[in-house]
Amino acid sequence: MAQESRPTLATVAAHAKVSRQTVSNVLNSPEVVLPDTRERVLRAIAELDYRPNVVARQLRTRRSYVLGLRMPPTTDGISGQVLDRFLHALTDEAQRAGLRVMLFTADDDEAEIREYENLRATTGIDGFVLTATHEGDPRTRWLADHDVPFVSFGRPWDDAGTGDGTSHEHAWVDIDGRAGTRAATRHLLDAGHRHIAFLGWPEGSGVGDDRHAGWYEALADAGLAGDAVVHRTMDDGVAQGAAAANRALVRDDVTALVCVSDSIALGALAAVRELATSRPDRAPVAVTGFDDTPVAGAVDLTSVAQPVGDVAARAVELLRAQIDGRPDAVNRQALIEPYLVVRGTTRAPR
Amino acid sequence: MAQESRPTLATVAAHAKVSRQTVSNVLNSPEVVLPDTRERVLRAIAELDYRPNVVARQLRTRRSYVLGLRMPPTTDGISGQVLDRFLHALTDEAQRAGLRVMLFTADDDEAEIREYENLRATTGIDGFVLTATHEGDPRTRWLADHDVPFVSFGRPWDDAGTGDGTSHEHAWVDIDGRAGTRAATRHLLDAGHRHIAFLGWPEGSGVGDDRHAGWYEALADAGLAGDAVVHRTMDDGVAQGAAAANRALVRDDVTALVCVSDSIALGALAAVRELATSRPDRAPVAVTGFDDTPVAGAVDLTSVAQPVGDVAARAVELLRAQIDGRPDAVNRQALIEPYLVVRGTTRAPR
DNA sequence: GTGAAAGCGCTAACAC
DNA sequence: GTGTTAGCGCTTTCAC
Repeated sequence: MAQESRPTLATVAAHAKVSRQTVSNVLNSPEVVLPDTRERVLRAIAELDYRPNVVARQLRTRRSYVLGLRMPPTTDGISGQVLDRFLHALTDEAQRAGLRVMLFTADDDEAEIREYENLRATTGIDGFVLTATHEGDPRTRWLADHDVPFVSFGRPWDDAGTGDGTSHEHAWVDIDGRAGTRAATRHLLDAGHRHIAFLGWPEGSGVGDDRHAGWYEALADAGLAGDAVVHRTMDDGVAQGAAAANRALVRDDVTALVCVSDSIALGALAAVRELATSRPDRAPVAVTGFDDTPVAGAVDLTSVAQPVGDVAARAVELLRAQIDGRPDAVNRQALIEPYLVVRGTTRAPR
Repeated sequence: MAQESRPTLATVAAHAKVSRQTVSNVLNSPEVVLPDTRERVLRAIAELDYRPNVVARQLRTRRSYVLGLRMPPTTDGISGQVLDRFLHALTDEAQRAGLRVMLFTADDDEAEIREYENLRATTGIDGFVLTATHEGDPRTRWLADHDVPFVSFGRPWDDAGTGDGTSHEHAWVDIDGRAGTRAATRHLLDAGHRHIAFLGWPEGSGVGDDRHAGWYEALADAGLAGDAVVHRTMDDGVAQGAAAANRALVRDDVTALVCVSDSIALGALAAVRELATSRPDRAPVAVTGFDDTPVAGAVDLTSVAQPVGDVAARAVELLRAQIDGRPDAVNRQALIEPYLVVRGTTRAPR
């Protein structure tokens, strides 16, 4: 009812006794119109509760201020939660910056690219936010080749120099996973642990290797590299975490486990708990996770938290700069430091 | 680069040697144009890789086929996860039905309403999807009053008859929580449990009371109403779940706990585990949760799963019907039956 | 500084 | 059945 017939520029112009153009100017280049007229126009706008029709504007300017985001595939795992939190934050930050987020789905990278093409040809989407970049990701190349503004949550994982040599730079924001596990490991070292195992994913995943590196670095810095510590890899999942923990805990001197994810850590925790009942004599084993998912809080697990809010803010910034055509906005990136949330699983037992 | 200058209707028309209108007809009312011409036009469309500009169409038709959804506030709890899964499913279903989902944020219901107004006046959003309806929800009233198509995930919780008497109907889809806890309780009864406590939220939340009712019903059906069973209420959360479980387990005959949420169940599980070590003589206690969040799978917790995919499909259907102006689409609702996922916490111990 | 004219790409209405 | 005309609401260009 209320929207039966909204006022247009013409309505406002008539009301303020100026031309449509002047009203448009008041809105888009206020400095160009005399304070007096401007005042009058603004009053008319307020009185009529006029709001510009963004669709019409979009048709004219070819700018929508809408971002496209492929709904991250439902991992249904525990860690998939991080992307959901990111989406929350992104929506927030985008809105603050005058942008909107539009969702779409696609089954794989190729379908996603087809959808980019479709959305660009069809709607006026101004740019895209990618999540979960991985090695050999074809999406960034396509977007770069087609001059589409975009930013990825996740750095490019391809080895520079190897491959087809056509590597390209692009705007990205990522969490410094290495710094995260480094912090976790240092925390354990500070607490007196000397034999700290790492439970990780199989080698080859950029994210996993990055987190692994942080653990190794911290140990190396402490002069504990290599000799005394073990590390196992497997797929993500609670059961796998338990299995890996059991393998690591075969050695009696291992007193701490740095895990590549909260899922793994959850499994490790179960293994540790079992060990505590079966072998009460053994020293208590500390555990850290990664992602600080709600479960971590629930089971009192120390974990590395990803400040997705910061990631989202930077992502929006980088994207907005590209949309506005600000130069040198394309090749900018931000690596954001995660922080450790210390909980019960790494506190000394009473 | 590729999008430098996309073909328009006119391009296609020239190419196929017909008028723009005919091309438009081929796209929107194919049956009205001669097969021959249609063929020619379609060929031209394919050759030029023409795709209609939805913005222009939208300006003309006043239809965007875009749905607005307020990003559910980050509950950061374990159960908040359900809404995220719903969002995934909704995006999927919407896309399948030719609709898109656009996100926005708002701090509270009033802000959300302001955003409705803004989005309606400004962009061409066709309808909204609400989540987490609650008692005294002002949003549905506003939308209904303004003839805006919408559907809510969550039924209206206001008591019919009480209040201001201006109750209104609207399209909604919801999970039958009562059926869920009923199924969980029956499952436990079938397994031989006779004293089954319910761990719930404080009275007064529609969702919580609904789930409570299912548990009670199942017990009543079994002739076990009232006398032998306890039930406690508190806020949602793992710690609260543990506390409530401890209170319930004071009675030695209680052998099963039906929980209003996975968070509560997680706490209950911890309490049960503790009890098992401190009092090995006591009968093992079964536990069920609600929502079937990833944690449930991780800790092998039997839980009631919400088929959010079905919810999303029905929601899109109801919304699409309203947008298309199909009559009697406004007052339609769907109550969807959840299902029980049986896991270790309700299987007889070896 | 302000106004008039043109046009973004499309579809609704009406000729033919 | 097909083509022509008009216009959705806005901004860009160019007179004045």
